[in-house]
Amino acid sequence: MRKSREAAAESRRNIVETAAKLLRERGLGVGLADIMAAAGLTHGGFYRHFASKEALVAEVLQQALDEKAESLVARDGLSAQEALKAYVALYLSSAHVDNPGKGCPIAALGAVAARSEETARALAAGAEKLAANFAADLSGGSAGDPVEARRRAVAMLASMVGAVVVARAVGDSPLRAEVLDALRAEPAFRNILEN
Amino acid sequence: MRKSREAAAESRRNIVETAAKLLRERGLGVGLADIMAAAGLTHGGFYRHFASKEALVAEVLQQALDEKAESLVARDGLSAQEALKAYVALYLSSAHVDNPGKGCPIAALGAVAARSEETARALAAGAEKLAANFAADLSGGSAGDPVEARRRAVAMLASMVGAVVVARAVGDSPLRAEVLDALRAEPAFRNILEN
DNA sequence: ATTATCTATAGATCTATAGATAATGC
DNA sequence: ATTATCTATAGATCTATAGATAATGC
Repeated sequence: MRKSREAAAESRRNIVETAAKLLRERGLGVGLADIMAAAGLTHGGFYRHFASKEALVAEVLQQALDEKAESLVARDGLSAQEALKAYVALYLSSAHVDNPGKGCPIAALGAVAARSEETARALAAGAEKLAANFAADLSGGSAGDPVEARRRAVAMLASMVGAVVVARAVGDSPLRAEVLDALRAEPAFRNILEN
Repeated sequence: MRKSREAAAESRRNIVETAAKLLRERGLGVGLADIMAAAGLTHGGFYRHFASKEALVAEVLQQALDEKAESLVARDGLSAQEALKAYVALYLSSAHVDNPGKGCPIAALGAVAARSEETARALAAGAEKLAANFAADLSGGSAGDPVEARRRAVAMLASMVGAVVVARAVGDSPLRAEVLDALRAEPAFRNILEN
């Protein structure tokens, strides 16, 4: 039943990817057996890849946040302003609220994952990358003062996380859509979304 | 070992109050045995008071959110503006971030409690009361248009929840304080905090 | 020889229930 | 007689480990 070194690395990536989806969808309560089964493995094999469940959660958070931060970087064919606009538009969308499995790890797991040390470190590092890239995009755009751009970036990130947390918290009540609309209509967000 | 009807009602209140603290501090993972022990009872007695753990969580959310909403109502000796200012100042404080047990139920449990129906209903009803009272306080103050006051109230509530979720998520990193400062410095919040 | 995975299980939870006990309330 | 609480436990988890198996890699 043993697989090649490459196949084992692929198994590991598969576990992380599967866990990234399930953890954001169902929270930290998801068992390792469920994660491994969804990845097409048995739970006994888990510990050859990770030291503990917490180590897996930390790796999931780090990787997912790095991906999000990366999408804020200007690349060929996409300016800083455009990357920022796309990020905010997707973040403050019903699609994001309805699909936590692919969404923001802080909104899905921030309130619970901070309760243990290893995962809190991953969250802090990831949040800092997001804030830095967000601020860089804002600076490149209109805002002159980089200190003020940083402050606005941090405030906007927090507001966005809150909008998604609240929208998800209220189930299918009218507030679910209202909270997204309310934030999109704020001047700071309209500036970004309507350029 | 049986207690009087009054004492039993007091036991029930005691369970709800204890659960309100422990659930916000440690999340839904807290066991009924821990809650009952902290309330000075054994876990076997739980089911004479509540139909299930979920029923307790729903009651905790409803009661805690009602309390928060109530504190936004103008009362004798406290204007709407003053009640709002006190609420926002406490919400965006380090004390709130450091003491989830007494803090906002949405920030502490919103992301996880919405995953089951009974608790999602309690969250939705509580969030709606908060939004309504917040909007009323804003209307009474400066803002003329009640529709715009409502929109701003919802946006501010979401932003505040996000600030506390993010601050807690990043452990003891510099972002913990920065995110509170960043939001307090936003014009909408400065308007409320500096009057 | 090494190791990725599997089966099986130990040990520690957790929710919920059953039945006993003892005090209240009629 | 009723009932609030207790002790005890059933049944279902969950994390982590032990040992077997079979394929890789030297």
